[in-house]
Amino acid sequence: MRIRIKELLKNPDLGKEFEISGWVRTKRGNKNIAFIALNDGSTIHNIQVVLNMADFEEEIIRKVTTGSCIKVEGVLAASPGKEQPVELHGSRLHVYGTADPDHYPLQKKGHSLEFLREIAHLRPRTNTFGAVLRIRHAMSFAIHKYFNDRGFYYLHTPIITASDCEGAGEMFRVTTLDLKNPPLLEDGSVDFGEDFFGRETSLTVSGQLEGELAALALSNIYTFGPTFRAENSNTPRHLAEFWMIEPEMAFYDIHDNMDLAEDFLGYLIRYAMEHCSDDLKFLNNMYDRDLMGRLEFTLNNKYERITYSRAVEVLIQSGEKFEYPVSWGVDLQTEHERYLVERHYRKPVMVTDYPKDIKAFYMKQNDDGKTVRGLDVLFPKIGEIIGGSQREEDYHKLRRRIQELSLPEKDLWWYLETRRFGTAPHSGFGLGFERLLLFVTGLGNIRDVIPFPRFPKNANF
RNA sequence: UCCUCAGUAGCUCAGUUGGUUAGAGCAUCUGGCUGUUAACCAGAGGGUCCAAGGUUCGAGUCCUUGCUGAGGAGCCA
Repeated sequence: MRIRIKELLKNPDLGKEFEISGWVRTKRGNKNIAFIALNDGSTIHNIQVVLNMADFEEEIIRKVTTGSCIKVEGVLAASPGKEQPVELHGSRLHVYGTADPDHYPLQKKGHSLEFLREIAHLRPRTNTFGAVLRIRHAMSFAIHKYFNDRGFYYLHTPIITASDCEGAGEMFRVTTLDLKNPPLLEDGSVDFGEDFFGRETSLTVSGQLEGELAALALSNIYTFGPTFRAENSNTPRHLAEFWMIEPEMAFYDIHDNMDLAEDFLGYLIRYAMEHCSDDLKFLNNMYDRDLMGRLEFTLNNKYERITYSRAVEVLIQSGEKFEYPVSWGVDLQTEHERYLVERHYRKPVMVTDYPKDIKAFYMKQNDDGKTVRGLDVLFPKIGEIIGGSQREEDYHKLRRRIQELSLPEKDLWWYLETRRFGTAPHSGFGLGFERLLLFVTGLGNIRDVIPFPRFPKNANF
């Protein structure tokens, strides 16, 4: 009966027989003895397997190379070496799969993250990606636990959508039409009436609008699913396919929304520190010496809450020379956000009440007629981690805004009907899952916190 | 998409004002070593210098274009 290495390393039963399986990280030794560092992904730690060469055929020992997969049965013993408390003295060895050392690309020494991206099929076998994938799992689980414990319902919003009005970015088209020979209308344009759904469809850029429908029935819901943006974004913070968490709450105003966002992020970071400490320590030592300090710092400081107008004042009064000059009405640039978070306040900042012209149509309009109740949460190092708002619940104000912006009102009839029938104040936000992971892991490129990244010119693996 | 930088051995990188047979560390292979710790010691093999064109007596090195990657910006989560 196989035991996972994570459990074996904690097991106090020295002298007992155990069976383990895993992938070889290194083998070293001489003609009398061999040491194998074995890892099965259950923990970042390897177990040292010790083989007395006299007990085995030379042929089978030769097959054990970096990257090969083996099963070992043996006795757990205290290790005389300094680097590990226990080790397994192997008495039986089975090789599941060899890994030709001339061709196996992973070495026991360091690889660049850029190189590992080119071998994404093998990078889960590295310490770094083992750590990232375990943290990714823990964060997914913690998200569901957080909401479940608080009475939120997990809502599955559609991935294929016909609504082109979310306004969050370029969309990927979904079609079964023959691209070489599509059916045409009389004016020469493509006849999407002939397409699978009988209309133009795309991959979703947000589940928010559907999320609102459910919140105005179940009170508190959240979505957690894949999201697609066809923007030609080439940055360490953008993916074409990423995962987003979107809670939506009836009877929440913008302040309730902020309270939730801050509590939620704090919960997740605390969860990672409690449940992933080995992996975080590794990442801290290998990639980001400030990681643990920064995580603790965000837990120990209340987020600064300011309005957009106040942010503009601070930036103007700073005397800083920005590449993009600041004035009321223009959107905050990355350099402005970084100044606020990293230099002025030195902690996470929540900015609200943006000019209505730079924000989406569905945000609740303030009485001043100029601003809307949008919310951005800005984090050190990664910038915008959350974007959200209190939603406009007034049917007439919402409809007028749709008309002002020349949005296709007829496609939004279902969204507007929630404001005609039993409307309610409500709020929500979107958290980019991989942005969260960037912050929690301390890694610098979003392509390294998702197993198989999709970005312009790349859909490999 | 724009700006900047880069592409040389399996990996990480050096390569001088353009000059003769392109180097190092690690990895791999061979040998050695009675418990190692990214083991160590000795030796060996390993190159379409990203691609195509150009300048030149001569190009890894200079020029043009393209491809790929990284960082920054825009868009945003």
